[in-house]
Amino acid sequence: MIRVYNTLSKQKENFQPLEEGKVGIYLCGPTVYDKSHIGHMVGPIIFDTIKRYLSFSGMDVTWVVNITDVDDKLIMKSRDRGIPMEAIAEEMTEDYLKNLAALGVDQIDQMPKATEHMDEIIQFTQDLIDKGFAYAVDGDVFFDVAADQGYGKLSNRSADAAQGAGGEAASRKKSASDFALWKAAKDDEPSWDSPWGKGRPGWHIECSAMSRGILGESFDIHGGGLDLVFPHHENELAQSECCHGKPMVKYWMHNGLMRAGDATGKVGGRSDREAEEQQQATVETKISRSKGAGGLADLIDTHGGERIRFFLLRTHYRSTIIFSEPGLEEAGVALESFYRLFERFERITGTDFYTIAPTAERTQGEFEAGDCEFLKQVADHRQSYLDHMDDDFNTGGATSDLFDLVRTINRFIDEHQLEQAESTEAIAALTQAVTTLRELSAILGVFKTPPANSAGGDALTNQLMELLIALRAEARASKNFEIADRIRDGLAEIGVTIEDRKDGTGWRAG
RNA sequence: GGCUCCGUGGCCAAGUGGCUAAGGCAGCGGAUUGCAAAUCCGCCAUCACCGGUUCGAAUCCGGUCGGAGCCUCCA
Repeated sequence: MIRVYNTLSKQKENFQPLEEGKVGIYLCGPTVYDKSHIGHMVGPIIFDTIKRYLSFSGMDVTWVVNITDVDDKLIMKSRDRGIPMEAIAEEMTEDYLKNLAALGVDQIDQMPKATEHMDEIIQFTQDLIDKGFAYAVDGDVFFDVAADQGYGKLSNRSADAAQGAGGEAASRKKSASDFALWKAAKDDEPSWDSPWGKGRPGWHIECSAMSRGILGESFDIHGGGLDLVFPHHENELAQSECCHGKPMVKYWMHNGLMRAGDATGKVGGRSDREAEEQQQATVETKISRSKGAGGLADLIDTHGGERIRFFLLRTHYRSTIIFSEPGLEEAGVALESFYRLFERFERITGTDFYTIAPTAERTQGEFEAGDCEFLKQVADHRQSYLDHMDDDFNTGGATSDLFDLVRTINRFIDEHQLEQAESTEAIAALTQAVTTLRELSAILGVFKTPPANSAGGDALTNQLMELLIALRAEARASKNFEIADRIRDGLAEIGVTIEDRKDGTGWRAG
């Protein structure tokens, strides 16, 4: 049974979709007024993984991520740069999609844009007015928080504690906590015709309208960053439930936010607190666009999407992730042991790991271990992995099972000396174990394709290396270790590592 | 001030009542190697602090200290 932490009930609940076997997920996506930063990728990566796991568990999942392409900040940006709002939205959406692709997020089914659903947004607003939950004033439309009995239940605050934005609209609101469903257009602002005059949607209404349009009045999972609980999701929930008179979402899921560590990555040390106090005060900062964080494209360039994805998935999605370059580097080192095993497997069996088809469903990947102690261990690791994932998508625990699996497989190869000896039976078991690793890692969305600079280079490099390795082998054969070591040390200086394995000599760059 | 959350080995990070507290990185010792690299084996924590509940707590309750988020745009 899959268990999910629900922000609404503040506890883990058994996951039971509204309709057996079908799951609807809505994740709040970006407002496309600027380039995305790494913090924006946490939600998409975890929900991409969640969808994979639910699909793997036999469910038919529809995952929606919205794009907010009309908003005050977008309008300001448009003025600053002197180009139309749509142009900015288009540019930033493209940037967002590119980043998602680089990080292996490819499970999204629909990405609706607010500007393409204006009719539904206006209709939704009208419905709320008709039902007495909203009122129009001078071209603005506000949600009447006082009319909603349940207001505040998601973020656990009373309506009057939830003081909304003051600003210039405050004078027209009945109550300070009322929020805008529709904003009257000023001057040359982008606008759409509505029953209340020209204007644009408020921040929350698009999600209520688009989720209803695609997933229905009630759906299973609504996700987003923890910072969206209030006011965004609280208001969405209020709009939808007042409009429909039934629960909007069964499980509200919120991912933790990311913070930036300092340059050394040493963050939050517990000893020598006094000595470090001074610098600690400035070490951790929230990552946000308004504070100028950025450079996601650079991060992807230098580290690669897989490393970033793996780094994020090693922490539970509800925890705060402290981002640091050294942390990413470490994730890269950890990934190496997987890549080496894949190469080792290919040398033994001739099968390219990346061509193995991942198992589509969890029951298909089960196997009979018989009296094979090795396969029993593999089955145990697989079960542990599934248990971790069942428990609120504990990807951090699940990755540790992957490492266990790698060690178990390497040990098996060593014990049976599979690199030298032929053993059909052992190789069959090995293949089964590696296929399991393929199955489980595919759920996390990693190891889909070989890493960028894996073994091998261009034709010329390969030929030169072959020659050098042959020369070194001759030197070693005649016990001329001075020459052999000069070759190896010289290569090390230019970043090439030589490995003398039992089955031959290999090399790798970097 | 109100509402949430967190504090596990040098660093990162699972575990939320009960076998010897996962896993990764770093380090140390060993096997292997001509020497290395890779791989394998072994070593390295009583869970911020204090008190309480319990046969039994890192895990529950209270307090103290420290840190974070939201309450204003934010994934």
